Amino acid sequence: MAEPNAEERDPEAVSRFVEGFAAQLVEAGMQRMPARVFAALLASDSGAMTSAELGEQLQVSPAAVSGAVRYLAQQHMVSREREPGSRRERYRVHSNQWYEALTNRDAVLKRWELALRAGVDSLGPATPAGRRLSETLAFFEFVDGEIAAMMERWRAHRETLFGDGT
Amino acid sequence: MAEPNAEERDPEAVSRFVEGFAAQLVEAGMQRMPARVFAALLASDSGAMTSAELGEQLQVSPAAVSGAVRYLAQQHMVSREREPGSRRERYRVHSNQWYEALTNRDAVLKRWELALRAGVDSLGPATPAGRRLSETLAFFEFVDGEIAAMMERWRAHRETLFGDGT
DNA sequence: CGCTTCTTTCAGAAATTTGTGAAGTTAAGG
DNA sequence: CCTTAACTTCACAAATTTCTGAAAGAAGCG
Repeated sequence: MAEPNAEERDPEAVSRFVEGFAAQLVEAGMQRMPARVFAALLASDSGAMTSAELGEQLQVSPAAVSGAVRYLAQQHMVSREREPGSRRERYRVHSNQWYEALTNRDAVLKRWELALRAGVDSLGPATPAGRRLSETLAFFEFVDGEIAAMMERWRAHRETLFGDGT
Repeated sequence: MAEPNAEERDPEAVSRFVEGFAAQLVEAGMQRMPARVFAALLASDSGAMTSAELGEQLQVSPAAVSGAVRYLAQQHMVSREREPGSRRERYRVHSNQWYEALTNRDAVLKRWELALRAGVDSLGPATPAGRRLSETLAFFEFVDGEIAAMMERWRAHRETLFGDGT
């Protein structure tokens, strides 16, 4: 490991992390470009980058950045800021926001639950298959409830780790 | 909704559920064919199907089934059984096993943590980016711990819902 | 042992996804 | 208003992924 220095960022080290972490996100099902953009933002010091900066860091066209950012914003994983002076836009990860968003896979769970309910209904609650689906559904409903509580505990735990992070 | 009857399964209703649920899984990042196979197994009465049955239900070649099943087995989402008599193989979802497996996205978390640690290390723990990555890392470590506890609570909760399901 | 039945592997065709360049749109600043 | 700097959209080319058919590989059964 190189000696990390707060003064100078080694672009290569940054890039290694960005591409490596993005690759993991991709393997978990995220699209490549959003993953790379997100990783780049995570690895930036300010937590925010312009479209141009992202394009240069990742060696991609403005169009690609635009598409990726649109996706990330929809998922609430980044927010857009207009800097007052210019029509230049900055994309930002809020330290917390982002894993809150990751938890917003709630939405995914909700859709799964919907599909399962339809299945139970049409296959019949009393059939073996219906019972299996019911149990699966019950599991997701349970998880839904637990996640909220877990995030609450995380916030508390976070305090003890990092002090009051506004 | 048709009147579900324990005696006769409506193939169309089954198919509707299978394709619908699979679509949701796909949208969440799962590959199409594994998702369809998995959904088909979930919707089967016995919880197990042969390659031929899966092929017919899903209208795909044996090769496609083979590939999907290999993937699902690696993810511990199905298990393979050889029925003693024949060289025919059956693929099964254990009612519990499957969401336990879904929780095995632990493995995913672990890899994320690894990548994040590398990032903290090479960018420097004292840099702003390093601190952001550290916090993210701490979050995942926290979640890791919570998940085990949550599954414990689920098992207990499950008892209260379904009684003792061996 | 060889036949038969099932599964797996593999090369390639088809479909889908992904990223680009170029034109289009919006809004700041003169 | 007009110019200009940015972002976005769109059609298309390239790369990747996905599924198939065919051939090869196991394993029961006669």
